[in-house]
Amino acid sequence: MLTPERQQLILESVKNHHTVKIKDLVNQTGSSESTIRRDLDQLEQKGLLQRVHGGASLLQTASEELSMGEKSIKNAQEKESIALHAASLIKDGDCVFLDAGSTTYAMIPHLRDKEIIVVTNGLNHLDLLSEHHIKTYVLGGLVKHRTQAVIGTGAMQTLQQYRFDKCFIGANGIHATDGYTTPDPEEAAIKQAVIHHSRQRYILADHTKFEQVSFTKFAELHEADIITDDFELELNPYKEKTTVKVVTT
Amino acid sequence: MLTPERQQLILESVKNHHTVKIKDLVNQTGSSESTIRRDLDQLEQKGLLQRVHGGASLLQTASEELSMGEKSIKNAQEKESIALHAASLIKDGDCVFLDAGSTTYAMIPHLRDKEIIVVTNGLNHLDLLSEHHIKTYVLGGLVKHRTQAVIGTGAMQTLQQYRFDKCFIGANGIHATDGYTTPDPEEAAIKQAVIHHSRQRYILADHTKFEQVSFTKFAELHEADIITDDFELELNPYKEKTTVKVVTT
DNA sequence: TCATTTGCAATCAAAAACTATCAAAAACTT
DNA sequence: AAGTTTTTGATAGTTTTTGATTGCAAATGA
Repeated sequence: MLTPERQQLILESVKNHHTVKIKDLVNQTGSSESTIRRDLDQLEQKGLLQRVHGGASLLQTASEELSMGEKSIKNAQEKESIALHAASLIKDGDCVFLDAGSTTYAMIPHLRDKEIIVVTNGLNHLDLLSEHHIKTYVLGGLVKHRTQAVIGTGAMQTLQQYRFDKCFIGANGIHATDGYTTPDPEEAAIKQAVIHHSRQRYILADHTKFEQVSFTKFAELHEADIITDDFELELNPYKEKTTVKVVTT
Repeated sequence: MLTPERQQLILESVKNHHTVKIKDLVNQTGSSESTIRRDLDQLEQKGLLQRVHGGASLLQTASEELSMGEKSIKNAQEKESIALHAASLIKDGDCVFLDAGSTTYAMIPHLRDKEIIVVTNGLNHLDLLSEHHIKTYVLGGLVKHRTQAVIGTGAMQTLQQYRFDKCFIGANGIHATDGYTTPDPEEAAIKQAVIHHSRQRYILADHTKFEQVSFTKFAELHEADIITDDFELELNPYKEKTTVKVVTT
């Protein structure tokens, strides 16, 4: 792999995902850690990215940093733990659905070399899935620009053709009586349909999502297991109705 | 193998793959390493590519590296002209299909602010379409890793739902009697289906594609108009059978 | 806080690629 | 056909790139 090619790949990765880990780049490129470090140094020298401990990030203007950058980095650790556990549930031969969203995205590096089929509506996921040589199907339909997810009736129809062993779904709200909710009705419809086509269903959510109710309900609590991170909240009301797996960060 | 022929091949290779290794060129041409080195030096001298350790890459301006949304717009001046003309054919209200591939990709910046609907099977296209706020539908189906295109029966089924005012298709080979051809049968099937669902059909191809025949035929010459760039080749055999629009670079 | 883990910088040896040079082969001239 | 020029391929020595290692610094977790 030639230097410009490698560095281009790094830049793409940073651009798409805001941050990138050296380890992931080592996996994706097959180069050594040293080489990646050197590349990152050069790219930082050129002012094309920002070197950080363990990887690199987009350089952000002060204003951007305040608004959105902070938030996406904040829960990274919890998301990583949740993703790691979720990925461990997937066995060779499984056919799984990965919802769009950052937590499911974090699962992908842990799927490397598994003999599985992944179906997703998350367009951001596709690059990383490709890089990890995972057989991937994408739903067709309207591209929702803000979240880079596929939605709409087209996606629903594509979905009719598939049945999943396991699905991994994100939720914006989890509530003891109101179930699982998400802001966009179109996305909710997809999540609902996926759940109905899966043998085992998992909701991935960090602790900020509990006790929250968003606009559109897509399933009852008992229709899926919850994977979340460790925190102080009383989980018993949820545990009465479904399985809750708590991972420690 | 003659020098101009060899150098042309090198340029094509760089254009198509963004970077190229000397070893690969040695294999492809059967020439020695020394010869390839000399060619690369000459081509760099002429400003046609960028020499790098182990091979060569496209020359990129710093601004391109930064924006990079438009990465795969190789230096291809021809492609740019072709794309520009093709884009000018699209009117507000049109519903168009954009094939995967770099020439159709180059059309996207010229579609900004048009009131249109785009359907595509090119995953690389989606980012740029988003950036330009174009309403976009993507075909569903198997993700072909190498070309980042969607293929397979899933894509074919998604396609059944759509009818297009215009479609813009790439071809690897154009031949007076063998029609339009492309290497991958799966991709050919998509192209064929798209053509049958479009009122107006355009094939985008730079001059290197003429007199070429690739593995899978997806349409007869007369089934689509050709948009290509200016060159010395005798076009009459083609003009007898279909409309050929030649744009000057 | 201290211990442990993880990432980092510096260094070094091996591998790969580069440069320069030269002789053989091919093409061109006369 | 003989001589000249150009192109080509091979070689030897140098440079660049790469990956591994080691000791140090930073982050993490108890």
